[in-house]
Amino acid sequence: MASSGGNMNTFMNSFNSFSSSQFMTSSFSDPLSDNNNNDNDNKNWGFSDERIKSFPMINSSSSPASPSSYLAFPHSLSPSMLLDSPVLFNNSNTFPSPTTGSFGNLNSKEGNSRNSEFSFQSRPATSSSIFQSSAPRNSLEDLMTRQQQTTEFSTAKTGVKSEVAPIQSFSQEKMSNNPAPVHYCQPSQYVREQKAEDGYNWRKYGQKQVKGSENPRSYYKCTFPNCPTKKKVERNLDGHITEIVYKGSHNHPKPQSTRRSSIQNLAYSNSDVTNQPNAFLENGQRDSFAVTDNSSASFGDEDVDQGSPISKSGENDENEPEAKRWKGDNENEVISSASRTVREPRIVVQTTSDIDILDDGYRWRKYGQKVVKGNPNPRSYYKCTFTGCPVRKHVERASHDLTAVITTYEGKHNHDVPAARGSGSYAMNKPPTGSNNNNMPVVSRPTVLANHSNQAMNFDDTFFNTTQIQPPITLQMLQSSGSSSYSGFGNSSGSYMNQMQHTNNSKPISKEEPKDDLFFSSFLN
DNA sequence: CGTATTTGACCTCAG
DNA sequence: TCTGAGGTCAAATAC
Repeated sequence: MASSGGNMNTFMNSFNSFSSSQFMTSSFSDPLSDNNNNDNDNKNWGFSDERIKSFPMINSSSSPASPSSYLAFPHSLSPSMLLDSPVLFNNSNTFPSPTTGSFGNLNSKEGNSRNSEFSFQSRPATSSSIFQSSAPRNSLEDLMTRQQQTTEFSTAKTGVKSEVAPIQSFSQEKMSNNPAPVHYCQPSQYVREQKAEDGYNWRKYGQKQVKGSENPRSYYKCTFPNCPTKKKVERNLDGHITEIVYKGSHNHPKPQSTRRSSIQNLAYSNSDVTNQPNAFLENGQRDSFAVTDNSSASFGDEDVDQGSPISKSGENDENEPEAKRWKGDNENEVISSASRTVREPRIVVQTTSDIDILDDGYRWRKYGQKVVKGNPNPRSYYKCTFTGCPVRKHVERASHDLTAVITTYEGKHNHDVPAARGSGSYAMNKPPTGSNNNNMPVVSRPTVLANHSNQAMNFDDTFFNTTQIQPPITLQMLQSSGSSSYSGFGNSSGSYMNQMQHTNNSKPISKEEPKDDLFFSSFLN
C-alpha cells in the first residue's frame, strides 16, 4: 500500500500485520484502576476468555537509551498503557528474569500515532495517580510519572493537551502539581486526546456498547482525505483505553502537530532511525503528541494496524493467526490496507495496572513452569506473594529471540509495592500497584521483535504478554532518560517499555478471566 | 459559525 | 432464514 516502501514500509507493514486487531489494548488498566473492573478484568485475565494481553516489550537494543524507544508506543499504545504495564518498568533487562518485561517495541508503522492514541486518556484519578504529578505515591508511580512525563513529555509541555491522557496525561499537568489524580477525562476528552496521541487526526464516527464488555467502543476514522484508516477504541469506565484496533494503514504521513515538542522530534528521530514506520511522523496533525508519534513508531494503535511494527507482514501472519480483524474487514482488506501485512494482528493494549516485570518490585513466588505450545522455551509461572494479592504472571523467552522475554501479567496488585527489596530502586521503580494504580494500560506494540514475541506468545493464555528485549532498561534509565526517553518507545530499536500484547482474542483481558488457579493448575498439571 | 462529538437508527455479517 | 452483534451513518448537539 501506500505505506509500502523502503524500510519504513516494512515497518509499516509489519505493523499492519499486527493489524489493529491484534493490538488491542486491553483492559488491564481497568483492573488496576478499579476493583470492580478488576473483577471483570480478572475474568478476562483469566485467560479463558480471551483476551490475553501480551505486552511484548522489546528493547531493541541495547540502546535503551533512546527514550523514545521506551515510550514509543505504537500509535495506539499509549504511553500510559505502557506505564501501566509492568513491562514498561522493567528494570532488569536481564533475561534471567523474565519478569522484567521489556516493552516490545512496536514499531508503528508510521510511527504514528498510535502511540498516542492509547495513551492517552487521562485516567481517572485512581489510575491516574500514577501519573499524577503529585508526589508519586510509590516509586512506581514516580516512575510511571516520570516515564509518562518523559513520554508525554514533552508534548504536554509543549502544550499538548492532556490528550495523552492517563498515562501520558501525567504529563505536565499531573506532574506539575496535581496531587490529585484528578484527571479523569470525559469520554470526549479522551477522544480528543487520542487524536493527539498517534499524531494522526481522527474523527469519531460512532460509539457502541459491545456485548460482553463494559467498555464502550468508539470508532474513529482518519480525517486525512481518502485515508482509509480506522480504529476502534475501547475505554474503561475510567476512560482508559483498554483496547485499540486499527484497520488499514495510513496512506499519508502524519500531520505535524504543532504541539509537538522537541521531544517528539527526539522520539521520532529515534524511532525513525530505528526503523519505524513512523517515520511519517509528520507533524501535522493536531494534537498528536510528539511522543506519541515517536512512539508511533512504537505502539500506537495505528502502528499496530497499519503496520504493526511488530511483525513483518509475513511473520505476522504466522504468528498472529490469532489476531482478530476488524470485523467486516477482509483479511485482504486488511492486508491491502496495510499493504504488507498479511493479517492484521490485533494489537491489544492492555492497561496493566501494575505490571511488574521482574523487578517490578513485587515479590513473586514461582509456582509452576510449563512449556507451551509454540514456544520451546519454558514459561515459569509466578504469583505475587503478597497476601490476598491475586496477581500472577508468567514469563517466557520468545521463541524467536531469546533475548526477548515475554511477561504476562494477570490481575492487579491490591497492595503497594513492597518495600524495596534490596535496592530501593525497586520501590522507586514500581508504581504502587494498588488497585488504583493500574491505570496505565500497557500497550503492546509489535515491533519486529514483537513479532517474535507474538509468535511466541500464543495468547492462548489470558495473560498479556510483554516481550522484553533484553537490553533491559532500568527504571533509572527510563527516568534518567527523561521524558524523551519515553517517546523513545516508538523506536523500534529501543523501545523498552513498549509492551505489546497480542491476544488471541481481541477481548479485553479484563472481562473474563478464567480463574487463575484453575488456569494455572491446568498448566501445572 | 464551523467543526467535532454524541447517539439512535440502520446496515451488514456471522452463527 | 432468523437473530444478534458489530459497524456505520447522519442528524442533533456541543464546543
